[in-house]
Amino acid sequence: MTPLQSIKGFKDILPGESELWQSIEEQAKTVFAAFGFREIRLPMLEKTELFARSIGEATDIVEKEMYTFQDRGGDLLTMRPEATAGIVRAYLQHKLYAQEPVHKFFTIGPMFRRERPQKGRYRQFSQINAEIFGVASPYADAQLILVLVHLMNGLGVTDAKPHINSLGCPACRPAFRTALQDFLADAGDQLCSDCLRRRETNPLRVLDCKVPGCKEATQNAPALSDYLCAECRTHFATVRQALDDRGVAYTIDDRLVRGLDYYIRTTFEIQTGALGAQNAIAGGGRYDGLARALGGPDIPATGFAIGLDRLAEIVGSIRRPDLPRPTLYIAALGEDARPMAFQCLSQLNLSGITAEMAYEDKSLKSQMKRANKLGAAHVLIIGEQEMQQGKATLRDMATKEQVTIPTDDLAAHLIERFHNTGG
RNA sequence: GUGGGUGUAGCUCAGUUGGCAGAGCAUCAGGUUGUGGCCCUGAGGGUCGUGGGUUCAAGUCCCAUCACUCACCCCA
Repeated sequence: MTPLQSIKGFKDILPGESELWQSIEEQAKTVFAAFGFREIRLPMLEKTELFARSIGEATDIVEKEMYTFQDRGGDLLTMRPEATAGIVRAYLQHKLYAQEPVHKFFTIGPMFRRERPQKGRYRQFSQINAEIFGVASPYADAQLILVLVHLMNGLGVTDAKPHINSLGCPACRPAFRTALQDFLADAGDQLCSDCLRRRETNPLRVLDCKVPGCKEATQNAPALSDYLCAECRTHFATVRQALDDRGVAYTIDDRLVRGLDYYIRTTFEIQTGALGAQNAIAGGGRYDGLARALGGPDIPATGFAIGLDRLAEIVGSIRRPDLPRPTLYIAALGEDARPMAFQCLSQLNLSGITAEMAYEDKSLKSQMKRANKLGAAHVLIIGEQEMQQGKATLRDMATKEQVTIPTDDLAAHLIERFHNTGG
């Protein structure tokens, strides 16, 4: 009996909020255009194998969060849990590397993970992704961070600082991992149950644990920065220098560990205190090995993802976009006036002027109230008596001034009037 | 997957030791002939999440269940 509800963790974005999303997306597109990123649009469904191979078999995402099913032909498919894998797949499939050495993409769209929903975390959530392919230079990493900072500033999000780290590379990370595991083996009984598990599966994550006991136990843990190889060290130094030169403020967080297996060297996050437990509104890093791991050539790449739902929540709390207001509301009195009202309305709409009318027979007072509620700048009153004399009344809602205008070429007259006054 | 909180009008929420279902906002209609915002009056709108139980009597107490929500986990 109760009406059907949406799926848990899937939410509707209603008018009023959709305008906010539009304005954020427009702002992002403007920034991307300036920095030379071009849009790529991808399927939301991919073969399961793609995510298993890119994100990592042992990650939570792949192990228990993906929406995976067999289609009617028996293919194992997955609703994308993140965008990077699909972008790399498309990049390799169309051999874009053979056409141009450098590609910069952005994409905006929904991702799917079956987690328990909470503030800032949904089962369908949207991301804004940006990726740079074919550039091994640390300047690509720095540019991505700059794009993020610039976009946040443009949106008025001031409580958002980049945290950066270097995770090392296949040459130096294994040594650190071993050293860390040795250290954690000694600190055994002080760790929480989750960390005891992480110690085996993903020891770097222990450094990121919020449990006070674990923080204490890992206080003197080996630092990743001490284990970086010369190349990684230089790379990270250049990223920092580039940001310093640009005056971009950041925090070095050598415990910033990211969950996806493919990250190497530079990783970063934009963090905020405005979202409860979900403090990251954007995250990213370098993933040079991924193209090769997916069967392509050895192409360096780096990118980020912004949590659009989270960003919209923050931006919405600091400013609301103006809602659309009609330039004109047409009040028609009597059945005879309505055809003329609709005729006029249609011509205004077709010429691009936002206008509304009273479709039903209502009192003038009621129609005026509605015009006021909609925020109409003007009301055209088409009354029975005046109409017979070839006249109508145009009221300016702000000044209350009214003028009589002829009904001959009514729409043309109004179109000219509103186009001249800027609508 | 684990734990806490909350479910009463479209929205935000009151509802006393169990005793007739409420307010504000919103919607609609009026407040002398065809003119908005403020103000005033009125109207509509509820199986009190759902199902059991206790009781003369349950929105209120008990049990179950569902939904939402926050947190853990994980991540954007």
